Amino acid sequence: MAKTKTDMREAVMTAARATVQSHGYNALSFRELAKEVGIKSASVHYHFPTKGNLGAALARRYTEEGAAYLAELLARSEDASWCMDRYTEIFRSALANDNRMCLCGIMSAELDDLPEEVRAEVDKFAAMNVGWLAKVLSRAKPSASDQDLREHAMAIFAAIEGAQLVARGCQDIGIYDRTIRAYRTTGLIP
Amino acid sequence: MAKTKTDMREAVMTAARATVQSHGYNALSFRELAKEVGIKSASVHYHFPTKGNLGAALARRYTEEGAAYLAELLARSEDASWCMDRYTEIFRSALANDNRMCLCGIMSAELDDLPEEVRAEVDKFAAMNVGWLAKVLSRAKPSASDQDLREHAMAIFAAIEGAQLVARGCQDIGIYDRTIRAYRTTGLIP
DNA sequence: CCCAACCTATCTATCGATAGACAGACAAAA
DNA sequence: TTTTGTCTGTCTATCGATAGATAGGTTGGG
Repeated sequence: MAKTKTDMREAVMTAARATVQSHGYNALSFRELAKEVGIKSASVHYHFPTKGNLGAALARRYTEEGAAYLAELLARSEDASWCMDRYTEIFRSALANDNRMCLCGIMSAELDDLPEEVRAEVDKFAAMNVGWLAKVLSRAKPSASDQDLREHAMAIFAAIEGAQLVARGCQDIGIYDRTIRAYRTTGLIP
Repeated sequence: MAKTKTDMREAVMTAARATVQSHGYNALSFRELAKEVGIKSASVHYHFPTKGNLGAALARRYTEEGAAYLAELLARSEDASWCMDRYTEIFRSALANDNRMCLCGIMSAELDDLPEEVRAEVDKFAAMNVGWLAKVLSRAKPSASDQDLREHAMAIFAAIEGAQLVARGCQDIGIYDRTIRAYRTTGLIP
């Protein structure tokens, strides 16, 4: 069973995603990527004409997969607290997995080096997360205005990204755990 | 009035700091840096033998200056809320100034590409901030344990770094403002 | 036979780093 | 005072590595 074009695209994207989450968009190299999946760099260009194209595809896929998983959570339980536990666990597992970061979080830090097409996808990821969080929050406080819900949701998203960033910087996942706990204690996270 | 060795070191560090806060450590180039301060890249190596040496010097200086400013705040007012206002304003002004980030925040995202000497300085910056925040918090809740204070302090630090990261990613300083406001509403920030 | 998928080979640009030269400052020796 | 020697800061030139990207050739399954 030979590799189809789609298979190869998938393999490249998987390897690329791991690299970006560990080392950032700038560290993404066509040569290294090619070596990892067993082809040559020119062939990677065959699948993804430019680096910006690859980066945008990565971010888009990342957002899509995240959205699918989150939708599943939302369908499975009415409990806001349970949903938030699963949510914080997503970011935790990235750290636990070789000190990786949220793909869009690490890309945000490299914003000025990103092609416009990648930047747009980073924005979409944030918007998707805020939208989901606002939905979860609306269950916990049904009386709040949409405006308030969105602001609260944005605050939670930013706080979690920050906890991940700082914990990663200190190479100490315990920092993430304690910080999330403090978020719950103060009531930022329901 | 000719430039002294110290003057040149200062000029290089100033330019380098601006570059890192805007584009990250990886984007720091001896050639670009040299061009900005009007010398050649070899001369930059005269002042800073290696890139790691320069990066570590930058982060150390950044922490020192920050610590000095924060100490001044602590001496000027007993009011925790006022101190926190000034604190969040520091990170806000970085964003307002050409969408820059906290030097150590952006370096945290590039952690795997940092020489060990730079990594150590990034850790120190976080520790310094948490220490100061814990001191401010101890004024607002004198009965809390040191352990609780430090965890709360870490949560605030991470949340603010995250707000900056996300606002930068969306290129919208309003996101930072609204997020900080939400932090206060929930009581995360006193 | 064709064309999708991959290849070889190469281009230009940039990176951090080093070697070695040179001009000016300055201090000690004559 | 003049000369001599050393130190400082910068320069030019270059190294090997690596980056993204491209042109054009090879190959194998439908």
